Amino acid sequence: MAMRLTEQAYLVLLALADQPRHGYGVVQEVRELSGGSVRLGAGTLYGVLDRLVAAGYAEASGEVVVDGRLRRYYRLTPDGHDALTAETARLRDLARRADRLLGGVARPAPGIA
Amino acid sequence: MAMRLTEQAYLVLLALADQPRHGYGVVQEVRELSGGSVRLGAGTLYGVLDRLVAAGYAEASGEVVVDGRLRRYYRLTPDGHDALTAETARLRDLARRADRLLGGVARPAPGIA
DNA sequence: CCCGATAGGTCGGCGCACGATATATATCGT
DNA sequence: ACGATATATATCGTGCGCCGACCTATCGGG
Repeated sequence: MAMRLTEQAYLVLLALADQPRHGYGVVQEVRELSGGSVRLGAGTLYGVLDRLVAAGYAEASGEVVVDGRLRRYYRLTPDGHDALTAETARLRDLARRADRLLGGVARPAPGIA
Repeated sequence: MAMRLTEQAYLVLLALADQPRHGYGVVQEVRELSGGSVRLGAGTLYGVLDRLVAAGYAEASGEVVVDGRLRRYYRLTPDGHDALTAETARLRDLARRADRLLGGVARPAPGIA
């Protein structure tokens, strides 16, 4: 498996991290998580979701009817959680490197190389 | 302008952050910056580079012949530096949120909300 | 009664990523 | 001497993901 995680896919995984959510809920959570900058369209959402399910990172978690409207829930699989953790670590490292490159005035670095 | 930065485009910008580099040098720096996980192919590189130049984020910086081989250098523009800074901040925030979601067992958080 | 929000989903276009390919020189191993 | 690998540029075709447009349906408010 080991699919390549795009940022959208990553955000969807992240939205499912704390609790199962239905499609529309994922869209809202991603919007919040990204500080409002990433607004998932329907096409993006279901495409990403299908790929995540195919990769074994997410799975359907049941359907509930609330106020006459169907809610189809998705949850993270253990593999999905692993992928999310790994990708988060990668992101954290990258952000740290970038901060060092931008903030640091390129000091000679005698000890670390 | 304000083009949408893909991860590849972001990494190229980041590779140009500390000093101008030629195409092949960018490929190598991106590989290092990403911990070896992102290997830019030729097609990706020049596509990204063209888009960055078109967006005003990078520009050609001169050509040098070393060992009979031409090196075409690119450098960051002020706009490119701004975009890089902004995108880095966005990434840092995202990584922080993700860490909180994954590591934190959802503590009530009395002070911060 | 219509509109916006909530909730599900499909479809087609567009743009980006990426490998394949081409060209050319220098180096290193055999 | 030769082929492989690394350096260095660039183009092209394809595949796939992103995203808006669109469709159906329910509920609440104006």
